[in-house]
Amino acid sequence: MATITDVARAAGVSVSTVSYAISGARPIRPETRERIHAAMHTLGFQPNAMARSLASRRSRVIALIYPQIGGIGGTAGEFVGAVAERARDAGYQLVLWPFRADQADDIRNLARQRMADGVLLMEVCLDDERIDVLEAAEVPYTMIGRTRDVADRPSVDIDFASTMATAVSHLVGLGHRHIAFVNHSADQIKAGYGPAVRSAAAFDECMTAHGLVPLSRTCDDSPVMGRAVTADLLDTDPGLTAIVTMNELATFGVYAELASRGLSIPGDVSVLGVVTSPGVGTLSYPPLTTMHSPGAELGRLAVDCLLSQLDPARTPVPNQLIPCVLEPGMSIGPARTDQDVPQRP
Amino acid sequence: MATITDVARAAGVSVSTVSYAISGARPIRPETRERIHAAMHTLGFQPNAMARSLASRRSRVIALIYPQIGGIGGTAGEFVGAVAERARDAGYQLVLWPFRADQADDIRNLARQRMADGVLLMEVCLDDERIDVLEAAEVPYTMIGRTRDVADRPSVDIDFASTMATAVSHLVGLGHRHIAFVNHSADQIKAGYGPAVRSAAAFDECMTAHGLVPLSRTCDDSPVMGRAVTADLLDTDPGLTAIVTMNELATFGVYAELASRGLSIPGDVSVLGVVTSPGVGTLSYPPLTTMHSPGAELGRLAVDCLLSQLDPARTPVPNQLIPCVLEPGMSIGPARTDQDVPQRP
DNA sequence: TGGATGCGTCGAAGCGTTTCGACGAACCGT
DNA sequence: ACGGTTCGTCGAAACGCTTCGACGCATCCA
Repeated sequence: MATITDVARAAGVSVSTVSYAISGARPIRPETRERIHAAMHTLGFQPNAMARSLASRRSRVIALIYPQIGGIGGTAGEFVGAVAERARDAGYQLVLWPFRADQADDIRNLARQRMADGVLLMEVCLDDERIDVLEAAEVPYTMIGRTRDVADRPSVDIDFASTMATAVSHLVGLGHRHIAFVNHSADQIKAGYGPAVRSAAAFDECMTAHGLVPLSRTCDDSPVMGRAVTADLLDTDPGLTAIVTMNELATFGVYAELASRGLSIPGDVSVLGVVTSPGVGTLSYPPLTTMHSPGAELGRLAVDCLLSQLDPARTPVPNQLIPCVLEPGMSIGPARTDQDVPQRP
Repeated sequence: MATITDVARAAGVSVSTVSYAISGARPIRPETRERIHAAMHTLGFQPNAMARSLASRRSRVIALIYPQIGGIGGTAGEFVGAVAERARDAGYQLVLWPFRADQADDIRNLARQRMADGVLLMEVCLDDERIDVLEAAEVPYTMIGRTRDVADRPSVDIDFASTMATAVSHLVGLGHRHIAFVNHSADQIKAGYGPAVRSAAAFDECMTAHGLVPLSRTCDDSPVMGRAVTADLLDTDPGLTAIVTMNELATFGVYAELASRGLSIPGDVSVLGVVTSPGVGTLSYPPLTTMHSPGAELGRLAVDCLLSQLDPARTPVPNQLIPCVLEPGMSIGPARTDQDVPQRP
């Protein structure tokens, strides 16, 4: 494997000249530069990443701390993919640090090894000790999500308030007055899972602002529980005409329960999936109308935000909140009128 | 940030002694080792990853070349997650290289930078130029999937033949004689996508071995196409009683078409999803019986296989084929008897 | 009792870059 | 004609580790 010394020898210049030719940090005579490039090409030279990092004190690596990829939906996958590509295009590599939120010690140790110039933190909770660890280690970071008090910590997140406002307004505009919200589980809310907490608050607020009574349920992430919760909702408010769900797995249960009661979508009940993706929506029949989680955009933004901290030359990227976008499906229609209230057999 | 020199000074020993105390490569007096550990602890020392890599000529990083995470299923996500964790537990970091199969040049350049000690290659095609690039760069690798001619190239893969044998036998045992197979798209087969090619061959073979006539269709990865293909299958063979599908997205279309024809699952038609996961299966109603893709196990095996090449001390991991495991759902039952053949209205 | 062996430690030479300071040459303004 | 810049290049010192050879001292076996 060719080193920079080999290139220098082949081009008849010193090692530092080659380095400057590569980095452009100092001017090089065009003719010399040509010779150097030719030598690099014939030798197939690529600078050794480790040596470069050691000398320059920058690894050109960013780390992504994630709890788990996967799950259904690929929203997380979409995000990770976008992050990796953006990083690559910026000349960075992405390393995966699979740590749960409670493994702050491991995170600290890795951070101290200085393998990563910066860290992306997925699934940030309202109170997140990992933030403290990273700040103590003086490693630049960007949160995906937000702590309770964002202050001026760098972050990107979904704009749950605006997303929910759009969702509720849309349904209200179609005449819906009895709207329910299916959230993530109570455990996740207790753990301070931002999306669940913020969406719940936003839903209540939006409904109240429209002069309506919010009906909201937590729900474990599973079709079975989604079904049970839907049954409960329908029993609680037989006048229910719309369900907003941010729980992808539970949504399948929502469909199942409605079907089993002979309630049609959207004839009897409209269903709107928020913070999900149209791809997941098409798995249901009729295709779920969704508010598409901006996973890829968040990924790119997060990388930009982080890199802008690493490289002072970049223009700083302010914290941003991105709303989900409404993607039409077939699961939303006008509210049925009162005399249509279905009778249970 | 403390360096090994700081630790050495604090412990009153030389730098090399600290190094040996960490690596265990040479014996150190217990008392000395204690002092060193104490110093490391109070200084919060973690060895600098770049310096270590440069000096030892091993980065302790492995790269995963993946086409794209995301899509549904989380089968890929499951795999990536397992890889990252296994790598972490073995003291390695995982970097993501998002490159398509035709970006072999970029892969070569990255490989030459020696950032990664080894490479994991997802979605290997029957003829894959990336293999040649990696071999030329002398970077150890392990394929997830197999080229046409595996020879003794390191790889791990799903055992499609055995998986399909189990699937077909299971259905035949329940009296099914008219069994159809819904594959991935014709484009993917043309591109030499291993799972599609191997499964198709295995299905034909299994059916023939049972004295049955294979009925097989390619299908784009979407519910819509799944539905159309199912319609075609039912029209082609009205006596059809079972469908095997390895196309997760299309499976939703299979369900939709059967429902729209008033055919019950599994009363009229049994459905078996192969190379998928029970999690995806539960999204459908009735829950899809699946043959669970061993994503996590493949991930761990792939890492072990790669690391065994990097570290001669490890016991070598031979190429392995892992079959999918049957996970009961509610979508399979005995074949209906002939007089039950449903009439189209 | 003496040569071989093993233990515990040290010093120093790398690993392959980047980057700082220096230096000659050419060019500038005055 | 002379300081002052700028250009283009070089040499050498880091960067923070690993690892090789060497060395003093015990221990061991004959």
